Formats: sequence, structure tokens, C-alpha cells
Amino acid sequence: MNIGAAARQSGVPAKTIRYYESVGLIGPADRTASGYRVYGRQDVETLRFVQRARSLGFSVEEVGSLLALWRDRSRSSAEVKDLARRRVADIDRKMAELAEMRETLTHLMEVCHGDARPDCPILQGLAGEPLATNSAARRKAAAEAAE
Amino acid sequence: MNIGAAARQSGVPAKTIRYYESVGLIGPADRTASGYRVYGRQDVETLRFVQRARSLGFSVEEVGSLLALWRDRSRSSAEVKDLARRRVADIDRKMAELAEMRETLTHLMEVCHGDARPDCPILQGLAGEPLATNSAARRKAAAEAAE
DNA sequence: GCTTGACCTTACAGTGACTAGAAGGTTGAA
DNA sequence: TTCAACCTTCTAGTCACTGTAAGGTCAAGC
Repeated sequence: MNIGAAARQSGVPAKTIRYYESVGLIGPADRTASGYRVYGRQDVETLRFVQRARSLGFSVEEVGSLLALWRDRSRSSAEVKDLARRRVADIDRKMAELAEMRETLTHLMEVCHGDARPDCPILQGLAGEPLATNSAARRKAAAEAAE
Repeated sequence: MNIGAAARQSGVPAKTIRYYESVGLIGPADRTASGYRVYGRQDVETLRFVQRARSLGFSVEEVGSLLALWRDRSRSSAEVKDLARRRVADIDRKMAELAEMRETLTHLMEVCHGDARPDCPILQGLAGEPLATNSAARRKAAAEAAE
């Protein structure tokens, strides 16, 4: 099976398979006499594993660890669970960030009539006081405001 | 005021200010005789606007549009609201994606005992059937599975 | 006048995870 | 033989910075 078929079977684009090989996530594929990469059932399994782990948001580096853990019959499940826990914590942080953005935006949108008139509370909000700031930086800034 | 002070007052790092200038998000700053960039109150305002819009997740290009709209006294608030609406839709898509990942991960974690034993449902889940797939690609893949 | 240190300048490389495109070689079927 | 559909490598682009190198400027203190 060459790269296109492996791509279709695994759901990982051919270009991405080459990329994964180039960064060492997967080992170099066997080659035909003319240089075409050759893949087998096991390679497709690996690619599918990678695809799934990536779709859960693990970084390529984390997928590398997961892959090593997957192949290591003596690993403890605690290690894997830890990786997953960190991933969930990361997701939670991102979701909280998005929720805050959403909150601010929808609030701004509610007060914007959104018609042909030019005054717009959204722009006013963006132009007003900082939405989030670092107080130490602001103190220093205040001292320089007179320049 | 030079770039460091403008950075502290606006919350945008000096390097990032230079970057914004280089990509044309903000106009080129005035310079002293020795080549130092000089900023005024209005520039800091602009930088702050940019900082806030970026923190709400607008891309640099979108911030450019927002900035143009901000400066255009004749713009309609509908345009701005549209940009905000699209941004909220984008946030919603991202949040849904994250929620799905979280769901899958926590489910996998629940069934993983996470101790020193080597069998791990998380890895099994990753190695099993695709978590999400494209049926057209899969049909084509099935035809090639025998290679 | 000189040194020191904090500031500033440019230019280039690197990040993550691909993705696009160019230029060319291989394969299998009509 | 010709053709499309594959495959190959290489380079560069994406996004929004961030890091680093190598050097110039400025103000204060000795």
C-alpha cells in the first residue's frame, strides 16, 4: 500500500504523513525500488492512533509519548491518565478563556443597535478602559503618562 | 515617549508594536533624529484598542478592519456588529469542539484505573475505532484494505 | 571624559502543525 | 505510446508573535 492508500485508510493526509515522518513522530517508511513509501496494516493502525490522539487535542509531542506508552507493554496506566488529566486541564483553561471572550462580546453586542447609525458601543468598549490588565504594569505606565 | 513606555502604557510588548507596524496594522511611528520610535497619547489609545480587540480573539486582520471602522465616523454600527457576530460564532464552534474533546477524554479517564497496572482503556480507546470519520473516505479506504 | 546599564535599532530564525506549490519521476491502463 | 493519477523532494507560506544577535543611544554617576 502506498502513501495515498494509507492516507485514506487512516484519515491522515499524505502530506501530513510525510510531515510526521520528517519530525520523527512515526518511523521512516519502507520504500519500493523506485522510492515510493510502502505501508502495512500496522502502520495504518499507528496512523489512526495518531489521528485520534491529535483530534483530542494532544500535541504532536504528546502523541509521541502516547505512542511510546502504547507500545510499551510494561507501562503503568497512571502515566497515561496523567497525560489525559493535563489535557483536560488545558481544555478547561481554553474553554474558560473563550467563555470570557464570548461574555464580553455578547454584552457589547446587546447594547449595539446594529443599524445604519454610526455610534457603536462595541467600538466604544474596545476604545475604553482595558478589558483585562496587569496592575504592576499599569502603575509603571501611570508614571510615564506625562511624556 | 519611546517604544518601551508606549508598551507599558498600552499593554502591548515593544516587540509586538514593531511587529504590528511591520505588518501594517498600525502606521509607521515618528522617529527621533537617532531613529528611536516616538509615540503620543493617541498612539497609545490605538495600541490599547488593538490589545483589547486581540484579547477578544479577533485576528490581526480583523483588528485592522475594526480600527478602520473606529476611525471612520460615517461607518454603520451594523458592520461592526457583524464582525462581532462572526467572532461569537467562531467562539461557539471552538467551544463545541473543546467540549467534545473533553467529553471523550473524561469518559476514557473514568474507565482507566490509573495505577501501576499496564492495561489502560485510554490507549485502547485511542487504538480502537475512529472517534470521528468521513464516511466517503472510509468507503474508499475499505476497497484498499486488502493491499 | 568615561563607563555602566538600560534602553533602542535592525535582521534573521524559530515556534506548531501543517499546507501549497513547483518541478519532476513512476505506474498502470487504454 | 500516451495519459492521468499517482509518487518524490524541496521551498516557502500560514498566524502572531518571540528569541537572539549584533550593534547604536542616552542619562547618570564617578
